[in-house]
Parts: sequence; C-alpha cells; structure tokens
Amino acid sequence: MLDLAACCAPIRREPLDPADARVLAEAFRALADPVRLQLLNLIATSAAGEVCACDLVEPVGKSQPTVSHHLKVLREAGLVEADKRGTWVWYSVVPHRLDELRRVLARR
Amino acid sequence: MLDLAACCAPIRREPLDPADARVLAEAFRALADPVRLQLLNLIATSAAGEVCACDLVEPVGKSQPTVSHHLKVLREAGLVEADKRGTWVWYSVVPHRLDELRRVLARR
DNA sequence: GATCAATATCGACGGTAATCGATGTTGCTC
DNA sequence: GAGCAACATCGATTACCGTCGATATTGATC
Repeated sequence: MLDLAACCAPIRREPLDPADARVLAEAFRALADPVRLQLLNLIATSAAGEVCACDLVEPVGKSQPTVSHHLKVLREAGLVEADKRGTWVWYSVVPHRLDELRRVLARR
Repeated sequence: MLDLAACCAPIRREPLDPADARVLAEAFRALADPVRLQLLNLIATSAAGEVCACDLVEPVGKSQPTVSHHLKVLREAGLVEADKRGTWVWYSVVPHRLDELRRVLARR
C-alpha cells in the first residue's frame, strides 16, 4: 500500500524527489478514471456511509467484472475499504486518504 | 480547455454525473505521471515563479521531446502556462487550477 | 451437498500513453 | 541569409490500461 503521509510534502512548497513522485502519481492515477470517480462519489455520498457492491454496477453502466476491477484499484490506492458481510461486500471511503491528497496540492 | 469551476462540486458532497466525471478524470490524469509531478514541482517551487524549459530537461532525466510532451499535457490541463520570450519558453503554474482540484476533494 | 447468488479472477482484445530519434520551426546573432 | 540554439512535432515502438465474457470462489439456503 502506498503511504502518502510518509512521503510527500505539498508539491508547491518543497522539492519532490523521483521516488516520492512515483508514489504520488500512483495515488492520482486511481482518480484518473471517470468510472472510478463515479464509484468513489457514489460511496462517499451515500447516506449510510457505505454501499453494497451489488448497488454499484448498474449506476456506472459497466459490466460486473469491470466494476470489480475498478473497486480493486480504489482499494489498492487506499481510497476505499471493503467489508465482506456474508455474500455481500460493503464499500466505504477512507477519508484521510483524500485529505492527504488535498494536502499535497496545498498552496505554498 | 477543461473547466473545473463550471463542472464539479466536491465529490464527497454531491452527486457526480458521468460527463463531469470525465472532465475531472482528465484533470487528475495530468497529475498521474511522475515526470509531470516533478515538472510541476520544479516550476511551482522556483524562486522566480517561472522556469525556462531549458532548465527542466536535465532534472527529470528524460529526453527533450519527452519533457516537451509532458509540458504540453500540463498546459492542456490548464495547470501551467507557457510564455515564449525570444528563443526561450518560460513556464509558470496556474494556482487556481490546483486549488480547484483541492476543492473537489474537500470533505462533505 | 446441490443449487444459486454475489464477487473476484483470468485471458484476451483494443485503445491509449510514455518514450525517443529524427526532423521541423522559430528566433537570435554575426 | 547562414548558422546555431531552443523548442515543438512526427513516426515508431513498447508498455500499460479499460473492458468484457468466461470461469472460479465464496457463502447462504433448502
């Protein structure tokens, strides 16, 4: 799992070495797809704070394997968490991960 | 040029329609490459607030065409501006573009 | 334990992006 | 205007990514 807290000061404030640039790019790459942004949005704006994966396929208009793939990318980027309860998997956002990305973009 | 201000409320706060998701994803895609993050960092942290393109090739360790390509991507994403002065081109960041991306990631 | 439903994984295909050498373009200088 | 330097574009190559059908896995139910 990529660790942003241990990595990157705001890029408008301090020098960024190549290794940290790779970690950061990997994090932003998770946000660089419209389907993943929609999934993240659906999960983040849900009233319960979590959404069953079964309710994420139809809204984004992609196949079940494709949605599963994108959820995996979001998971590996640390942006969402999966909680398996019986047959269903419930997804929720990891707020501090998005906060860390905000921090990296802060003004100098 | 993609327009974030006219597009996207914070994705943790309001629903995100597919068209806006595409615009947003395009913006984040510009940040999803280590070379571009390094270039953005070099420009943003420069004392003068702008950097000659000629001083951006060596630090990132890529060929001149590759650097030129990445600068174009950053330009088309609205994250940097280019100012041609004689033989040289000076690059500076567009602060409000990065601020808009921060806003999109804000908490609900 | 056989069946069914929800997810994940696999394999393959098509598109896109990163990279670089070669070449084009622009502007300076003598 | 010839030569040179900075930068952009082109063409080709390679690698990666999104997508989906098919299949495997897991867990619930009867």
